[in-house]
Amino acid sequence: MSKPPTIDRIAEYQGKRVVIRGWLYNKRHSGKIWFLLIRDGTGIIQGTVSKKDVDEETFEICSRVTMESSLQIEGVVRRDERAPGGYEIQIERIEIVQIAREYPIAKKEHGVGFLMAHRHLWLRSKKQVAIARIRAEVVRSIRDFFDRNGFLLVDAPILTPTSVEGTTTLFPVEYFDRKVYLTQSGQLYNEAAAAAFGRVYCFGPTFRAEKSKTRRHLTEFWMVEPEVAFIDLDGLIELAEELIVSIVTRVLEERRRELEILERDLTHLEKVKRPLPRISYDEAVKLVQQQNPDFKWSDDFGGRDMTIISEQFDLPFTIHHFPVSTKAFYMKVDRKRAELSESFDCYAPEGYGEIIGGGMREDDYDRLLKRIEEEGLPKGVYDWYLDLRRYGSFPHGGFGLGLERTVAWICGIHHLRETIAFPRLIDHVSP
RNA sequence: UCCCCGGUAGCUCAAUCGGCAGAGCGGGUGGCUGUUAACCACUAGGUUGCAGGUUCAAGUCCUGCCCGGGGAGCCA
Repeated sequence: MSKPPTIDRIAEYQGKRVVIRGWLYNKRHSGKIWFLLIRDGTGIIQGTVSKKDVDEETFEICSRVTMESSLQIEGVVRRDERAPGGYEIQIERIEIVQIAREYPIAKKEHGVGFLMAHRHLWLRSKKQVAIARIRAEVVRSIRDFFDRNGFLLVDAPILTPTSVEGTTTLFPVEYFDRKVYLTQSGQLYNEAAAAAFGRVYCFGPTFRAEKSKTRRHLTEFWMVEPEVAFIDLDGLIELAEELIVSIVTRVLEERRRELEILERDLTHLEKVKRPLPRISYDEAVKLVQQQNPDFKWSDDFGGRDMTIISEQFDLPFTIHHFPVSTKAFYMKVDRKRAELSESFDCYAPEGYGEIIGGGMREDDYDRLLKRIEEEGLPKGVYDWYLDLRRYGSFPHGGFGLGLERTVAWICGIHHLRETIAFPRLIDHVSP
């Protein structure tokens, strides 16, 4: 398929006549010369229209055309230091597709509420385009990483009969004459797939009906979840670290321009190489207790505690061996210290918080059954899950990486809502 | 679910002690042959979130409601 000229590759067309289809990003004029800034989704380029070079109608179109009008321009690409980006198009012909009505989003600052209400238009702005491209690059690098390392993509169902972890709130869905739920994790299914294929991963949307109202939460978000047979906790953490390094390296290689548009400080990202720091829950508790004496062993880290810990690191870091009481029923109990689980979380630096949660899965039938009973979970729905421990049980584990949190950290974006095209929040489902 | 902050022009905000509702941007008109969120001049634009109350007088004070933002818990 031959590609038409696009603005990101405009340098290849220097001295040549091109046709660009797109939208008017901005315009300026100075008497007898117009500067039209045109965007086509791949970039923005300045077009010049001189009164002496074009017919009267073309020149007149410039004064009529409004911001975000759709149009087609034809002209010759020239190198010019005065143009933003170093190239411009000397326009000879303009064809209007549609004159846009007064565009709601101005070139000045806007409040978040207003922008969220106009998310469908906000997506056109420079920063939002850059974030979307980085997100796509992160997705691509994740898929490449697993595909290269012998993992099979086995996607888990979206509609599930019950909770994976029993605790978190689920979105109910009418399913013919019964009720099912939107998935909150593909993990249990991944474990079945791991027994069939060895190394697997799923990558799709997940849903949490938690009434969280913070910049770190969406009700609908994307998660990649690998699950590996015959691995141990060390191997699992190593896999998580390699994944993080691989994502960051790829974005630095392929999306440097977008990171610059976002004014991301690259020194933080360029340091992301193995070995990455790891500390045990025991050690983390000691750190926290220095500044928060009320913190008890077996507590989960709150926002303030997490800040205390993360100030110690300027790289992504791992905390491992959490108390059994803080983790889900399926986490494997440490055979040497029964109060600990073989679990770990990875945190992004710079205050971005948890991006990965995972661990080894309980592979002993009796222990798992006991945990299900202890948690008061309905035993019937886990029959098939227990089967995995009846028929060739095997040491295995996995983790989930939150896509939006990872993208927010890499982009240096404050709020998760900008890392997905159409975010779903507790009080926001439109557009 | 709880705590905090806010709602004034299309947008972002100002309005002193309760005393004539304003600016910038955006829109419109005109000017300028190299602009960079261009600039300059003129111009139009208001149920001050809603309902009630206090007062000679309410954007401002009081009560209730609605909407938005930020944070906590929980988590990726």
